[in-house]
Amino acid sequence: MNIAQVIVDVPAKQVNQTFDYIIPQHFQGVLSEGMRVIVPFGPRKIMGFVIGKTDQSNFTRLKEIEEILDLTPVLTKELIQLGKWVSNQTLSFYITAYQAMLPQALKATYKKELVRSTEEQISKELEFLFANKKRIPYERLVNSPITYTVVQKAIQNGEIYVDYLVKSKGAKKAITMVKPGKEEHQLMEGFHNLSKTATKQRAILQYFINHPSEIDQASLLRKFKTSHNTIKSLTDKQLLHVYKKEVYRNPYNDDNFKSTEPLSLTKQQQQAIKPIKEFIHNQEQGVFVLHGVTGSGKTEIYLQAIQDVLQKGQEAIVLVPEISLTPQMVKRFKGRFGSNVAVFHSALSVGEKYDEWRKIFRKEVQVVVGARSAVFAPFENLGIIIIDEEHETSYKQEDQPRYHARDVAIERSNYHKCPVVLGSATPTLETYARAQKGVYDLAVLDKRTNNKPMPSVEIIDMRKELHAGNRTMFSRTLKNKMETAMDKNEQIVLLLNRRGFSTFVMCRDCGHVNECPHCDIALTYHKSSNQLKCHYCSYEERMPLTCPSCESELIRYFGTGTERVEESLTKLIPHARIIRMDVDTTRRKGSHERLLGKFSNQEADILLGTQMIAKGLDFENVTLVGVLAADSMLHLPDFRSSEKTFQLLTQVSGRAGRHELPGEVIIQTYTPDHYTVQLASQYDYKRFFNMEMKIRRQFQYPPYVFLTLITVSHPVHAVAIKVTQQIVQFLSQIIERNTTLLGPTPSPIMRLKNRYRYQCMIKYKREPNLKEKLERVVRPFEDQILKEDLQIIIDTNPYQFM
DNA sequence: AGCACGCCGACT
DNA sequence: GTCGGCGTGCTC
Repeated sequence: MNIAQVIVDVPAKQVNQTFDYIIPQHFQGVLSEGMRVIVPFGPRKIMGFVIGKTDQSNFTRLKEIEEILDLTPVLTKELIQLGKWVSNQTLSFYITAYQAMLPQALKATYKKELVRSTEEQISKELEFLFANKKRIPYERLVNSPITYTVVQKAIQNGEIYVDYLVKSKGAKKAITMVKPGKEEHQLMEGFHNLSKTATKQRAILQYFINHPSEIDQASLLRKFKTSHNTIKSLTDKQLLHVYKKEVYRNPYNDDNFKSTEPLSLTKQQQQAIKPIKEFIHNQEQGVFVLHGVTGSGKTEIYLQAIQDVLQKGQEAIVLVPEISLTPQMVKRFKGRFGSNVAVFHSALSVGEKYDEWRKIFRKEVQVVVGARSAVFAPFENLGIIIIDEEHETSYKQEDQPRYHARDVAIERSNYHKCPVVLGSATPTLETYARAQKGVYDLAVLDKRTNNKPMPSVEIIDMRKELHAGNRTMFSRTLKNKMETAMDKNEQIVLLLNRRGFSTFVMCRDCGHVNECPHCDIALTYHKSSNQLKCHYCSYEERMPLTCPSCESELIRYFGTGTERVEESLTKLIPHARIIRMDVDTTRRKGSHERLLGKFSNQEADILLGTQMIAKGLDFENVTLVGVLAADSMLHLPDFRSSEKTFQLLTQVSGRAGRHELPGEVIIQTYTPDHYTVQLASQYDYKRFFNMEMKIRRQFQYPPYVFLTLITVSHPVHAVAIKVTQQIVQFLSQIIERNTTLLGPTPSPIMRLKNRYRYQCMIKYKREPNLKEKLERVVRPFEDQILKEDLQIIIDTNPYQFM
């Protein structure tokens, strides 16, 4: 086994395969599968993953592995297999799949340097370029006027050469520590030998005689208000010892979490957890759907199931949507399992994520709570995988590799023979349909643990408001209820479902709408900066004073953005204290927590926000929830829009009256009779499921069929159309008879970042070898992709159609 | 992807 | 002749 099979760090079709390398003598026995290595690749050096070893190769001239980057494999055997599976499922490169499984800190970075290999005189220009240095960054050459021919000659003469450097980031954080360098009596002796004037040194030494343990240098210096030099003098006398100690950045200080005991379970909870526990104990694979209303105690079931897993010495993965990975959620897991938990979410820095990952890697924790990518946690003895809020679309990754965490979880559970729990108040139709068919197990929690009823929901017909002369975006009922709640010192959550409903600018004279010059999208007006911004490509311009088309001054903004709502709310109820939460106010790190903290301290009456406030929040003083435009996303070009609206309305209703005070929900809509709005207000998931399934069957959408979406984009309109046409044409010849092909159609946003986008959709029930067929369809365009800036994106399970 | 090689027109 | 521009093909 002296040959390693390596997947190289080059995401390209032509090298999406293993490359064989000789394992040199001094690495034999050290190198194993799953390690990262540096290998020569053509004229350069790059990083690669060893995914197999063998003792024969079809190639005669093999190069040697140059270096090993890991002491222990970063990919387990299971993850190596899983990576192949992911790349197969999502039609992505192996390297892309493997990179997605590891923290960003382990990604290699590359640098080129020019090295001078002779002391003798080299050409004048080069002498100048090197300026007496032996090594210079390659970029300096690129920025200089020196011709490539001069360099080439010098390289041929052996005067200089190009060195390719590969670095793995993965910076560990180290702090400087100080401890006594000798025994106590020797310190005493040293103390007496110190000069009388060396007061600081004497004080510090005295401190170590009293406290002969390690302390970090920074706090020591602070304590004695002195500088590094003092310690230097003491270390020079070998009285103290200074060294580096590797530490984890600790974004969550574990001491701050009050530890909690398992709560006693209700009858329903006990019934739900029983089969899960059985599967844990029998080491059996199975998928459980936990359909529980908000407040029915799903989390406690997760916690107690994990407890069993830990007792067996196994490990647990808990996936939560990014957005609900709030301090509240983290607190519950840290409270129960203490420092046995690693936490992953996107607000952590690259280094912090790396630290959390290493806690798992080194088996220092048995539980991980995190967003989508935590499904790849390198555990080797998984006992359970839990996916909370299973219906959340953030479990689907929207760039390569386009995997769905639910699918990966189930794949991993097959390997580990463990249960997967999918929890939600509003499961996806796909999941619930499988539960009905008996493919998954179903457990229902339809009672809240506190036995309180779900908050009452009132639907307000906004058309009637308009007819009654109310032109504001707040119905009279909502206004009255807000004032009543504020009088009682209770708090209010207002949800503005802004998608497709933001403020745009239109000229009242000629109807001109300001659009992004690069995308087919109206620009959004931002009052605070008086600018127009594109939310897709970050283009921005100043708000014009006159219409760019007819120069009329009657140019106004329309629509309902959070900023605008806040403004009119202030007019409506001037004494209301409002916290606004949207992408603009939460961009900075930690601002999310800060705003929620303020609201929870009751420093505001109203929390106004977009989707991000609908999920996972739990404030005991909130009694009123208002949904300003319930139907704003009902009419988006997405077959899941009803399902998404139902989920959102159900979720946000659950924010009211979670504790002692009863809650109330006001839903404002222009389509009060729509079944989605009606059934959401009655909390009737079952009937919604049946209604929606009928529609899905009628129009042949999932779960009745599988989908694959092909999106073609190109800077030239005609090319995008033509390529899509050709793809459709070619596909139609090779797909099964009862498979439907839709398209070519323009994408809902036809032009994005100066690219025209067309798509076609495949709807199928059974399509053997689809992957091969898709590859065959794309192959004729490989050249154009490489040279002409053509892009073909294939999503085998699309969630986003924009 | 990123690099070398090779063919071709342009130019001191 | 020789320089550099770009198309082609390879990387164990």
